[in-house]
Amino acid sequence: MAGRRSVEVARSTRERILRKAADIASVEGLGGISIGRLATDLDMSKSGVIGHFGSMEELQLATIDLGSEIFKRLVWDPALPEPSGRQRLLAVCDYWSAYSANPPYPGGCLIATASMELAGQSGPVHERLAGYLTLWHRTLAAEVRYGVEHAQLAASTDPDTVAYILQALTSSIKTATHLSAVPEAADRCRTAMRAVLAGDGADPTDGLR
Amino acid sequence: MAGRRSVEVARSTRERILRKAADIASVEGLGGISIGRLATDLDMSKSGVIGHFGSMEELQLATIDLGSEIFKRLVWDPALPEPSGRQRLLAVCDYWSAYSANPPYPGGCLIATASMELAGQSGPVHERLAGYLTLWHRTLAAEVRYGVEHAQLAASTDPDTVAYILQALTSSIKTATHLSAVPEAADRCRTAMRAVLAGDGADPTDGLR
DNA sequence: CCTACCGATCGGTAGG
DNA sequence: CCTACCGATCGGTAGG
Repeated sequence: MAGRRSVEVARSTRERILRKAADIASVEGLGGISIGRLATDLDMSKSGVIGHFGSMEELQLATIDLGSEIFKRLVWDPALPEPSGRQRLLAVCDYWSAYSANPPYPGGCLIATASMELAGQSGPVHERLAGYLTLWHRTLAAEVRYGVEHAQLAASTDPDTVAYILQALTSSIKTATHLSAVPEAADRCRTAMRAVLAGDGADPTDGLR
Repeated sequence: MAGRRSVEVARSTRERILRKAADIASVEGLGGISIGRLATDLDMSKSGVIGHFGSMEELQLATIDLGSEIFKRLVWDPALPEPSGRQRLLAVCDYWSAYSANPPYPGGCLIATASMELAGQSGPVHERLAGYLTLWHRTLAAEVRYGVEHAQLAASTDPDTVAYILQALTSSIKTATHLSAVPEAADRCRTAMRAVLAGDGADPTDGLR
């Protein structure tokens, strides 16, 4: 009825606000989000915007949550049908580099931008992001470990190092493409990722050359 | 005399302002710099701060210049005595990873932070940073090319890909250390870098595994 | 969800 | 280099 409908409307307004906040943050960082600007862009009042969250900090936390959900949906979920280990990792790399090269935000991956911005700061927003990134690193490392244990990757492979390398290669696509005049960054990333996961019995830290 | 002395004083004040601006930007990005905050931190008036630069944009440009100078002094200059090619690249990687793991700023490498922040934006500050990064990428790639031409690195090596990989590995030290609970990031970066430049005749994109 | 408002801070300038 | 000031915008609240 009326109550149900208004709850639904409120939820969709909240989502509209968060999508806009994520778009802004992808370009200028979470610090670029402002209540007044969101209100102007969305044709709302400032109190209408912040009323959904209570404070700027809560809005930033919700933006991080949305960014994490979108990342999971576009990079991890579609790779899940693949068998565990090397094959799943190869699929993750494909979806991940495609996501980074053609991001669902105007300014590139929101998580990558926020990571560099929040790395040196402290507080709840830092902690929230750190939780997601630590989880992702462990997910990747666990997948590598599975590959090693099932002889899909060389026994000398260090799961944490490979997870680190994959993360580094993807998060540099944004800066390389837009700042270092390296438009082919996404291709180079994919080449390097597949070399790391070549699985021809060589040690993964051979694959980078 | 008095004139000379005042010029010198002004220059040293300008440098104090820029050092502080660089420290702030390394933590919060160039957007975190504010004239009022610099004035408070340095016990000056706001007009005393901005008078040295004319505008916020000029202050940010000067901060980028300082960051580039510091990077060159700590990473490139000390590697120059090494012979061109693979040996010089190995030295660059040592200085670079040490600089990234133990940066001369409270918030990590200023250039890395500003790169992610400015990648999606446009304007003079973006252009200034892009110039430095493009130059650095070309410097690295040229050094790799020299190594290939002198049989220090495998003939199949792609200089641009190797330059991309080295840049990616170092710029992720900051986020991995502070957000992904990977305190050994600097070691992993160095391991991967040396693998890329192993020079044992294998293709560099073998080195990553 | 709105209007109307709060104190604080923003970049920048005038005048000295 | 300073004080004093400008209009604009910040996050947030009161009251409806």
